[in-house]
Amino acid sequence: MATATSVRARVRAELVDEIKSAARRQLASEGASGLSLRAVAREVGLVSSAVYRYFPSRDDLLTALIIDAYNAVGLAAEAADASCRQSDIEKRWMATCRAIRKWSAANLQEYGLVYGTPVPEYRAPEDTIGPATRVTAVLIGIIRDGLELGLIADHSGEEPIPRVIRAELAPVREFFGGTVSDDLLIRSLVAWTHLFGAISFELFGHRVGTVASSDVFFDHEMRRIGHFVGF
Amino acid sequence: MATATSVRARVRAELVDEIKSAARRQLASEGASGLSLRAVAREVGLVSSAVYRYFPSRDDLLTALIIDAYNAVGLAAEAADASCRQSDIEKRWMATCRAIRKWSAANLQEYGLVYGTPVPEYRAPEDTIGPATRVTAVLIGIIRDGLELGLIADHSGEEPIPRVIRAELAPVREFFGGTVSDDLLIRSLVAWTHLFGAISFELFGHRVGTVASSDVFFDHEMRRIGHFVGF
DNA sequence: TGATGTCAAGAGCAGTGCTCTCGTTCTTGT
DNA sequence: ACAAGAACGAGAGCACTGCTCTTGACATCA
Repeated sequence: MATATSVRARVRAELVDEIKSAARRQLASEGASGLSLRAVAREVGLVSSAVYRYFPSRDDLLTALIIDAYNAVGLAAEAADASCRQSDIEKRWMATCRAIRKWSAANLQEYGLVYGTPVPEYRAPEDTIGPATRVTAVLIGIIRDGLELGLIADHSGEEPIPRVIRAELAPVREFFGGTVSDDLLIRSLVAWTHLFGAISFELFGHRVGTVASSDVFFDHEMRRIGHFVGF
Repeated sequence: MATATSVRARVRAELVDEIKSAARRQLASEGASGLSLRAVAREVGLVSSAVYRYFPSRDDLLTALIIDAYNAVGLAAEAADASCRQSDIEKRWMATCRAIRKWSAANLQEYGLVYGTPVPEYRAPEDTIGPATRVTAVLIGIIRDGLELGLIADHSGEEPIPRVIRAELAPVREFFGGTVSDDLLIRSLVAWTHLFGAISFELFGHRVGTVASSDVFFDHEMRRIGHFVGF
């Protein structure tokens, strides 16, 4: 019977969620390397071998957390972007930046899991690439809207772009769809890179002694980058 | 006797180096989390407990590797900078960027150790902050020289900087020594942040599907950032 | 009802960081 | 020159890890 099956399935899904929650808590307090499957099992009230019924290995559990993290930060970005008037490009950019930084600071270890040091030999499964592109899709959407609305000055750049670089930008141009100048593609790439570079530098402690990690400074920095892009 | 002392001291120093080399090899192939003190001991031909005569804990061994990594990347940056004519500011910037990227790509795990996800509860010892500032000192030196030689346009920015942000920039201004506009401080910070943001994005695999990781594109990107700063 | 599959539990294996103890060797102060 | 003591390598052992395999209880389906 379908209901009987779904009962089992629901119980199972709940237990999977419970395991992931416990793992997330451990991740936050101990870091990725300190995440112990046995400790997770203890917290859930299971014996270690039972957890293997739900996650075939520790890596798979981590992969599940990675996917969740990508989705969480993507969702935060999408929500922030959607809360602004579509035509207010700069506000959308700023709101998205703030949302991503806020999520990252609140979920430091999860952020490190996806944007930090990769584990050697670990190949990102197919399931991760979808959620991974959500946040970039938001940023591209903002720039594309700004372009369509004529709110971004797409001066084709004072200096010509070498052919080789033009070719390498092809996949990025693909994302944008329409006709975009090479320099705007590069400026977009710079903005995207800088957003996460600044967050990583701040959260990973590489700015201690230089500039305090404050909302107002982050705002100013990102606004500056936004102007660089053309907002 | 002094020579007798130096004999065992030298043996000890050699063994310390040997342990660090083996650890570095393991780090490169297994990653930070997979670095096993016992495996290192085996490779050196020691029993695990003997290694504790040289490094009081696994964390201390990792800290030693971190310090070495900071010094290595700092040295690479200094050498690249010094190989250029002092007045050729842009060339110095580009050479430094390339050297840092080259070292990072060749020592991916060591790069991740210092610029990647930090371990929770791990406090960076005093010994690390000195080597950590070497590379930033190079970048600041380039900008300061450019400023003194009048090669960097330090237009004080179209928009005024809020007082709060001015205050937060005080430590950065300290580094520069002379009188620098707020906006140049921020542009410098952006350049520094972006250099490592771009390297991290590339090496950590966040640019797959967007732009190929090639020397020529990196060059273009960094030159673009250099122009943004004012080179 | 009986067969099938799912599940939790337990034992066990190989590996880890780290501590302690044990002889041995080298260094140093007298 | 000799004894005190520090430094050293080895080994055993503890508590922990990821993971596998087997066992027995329960639920689902034919």
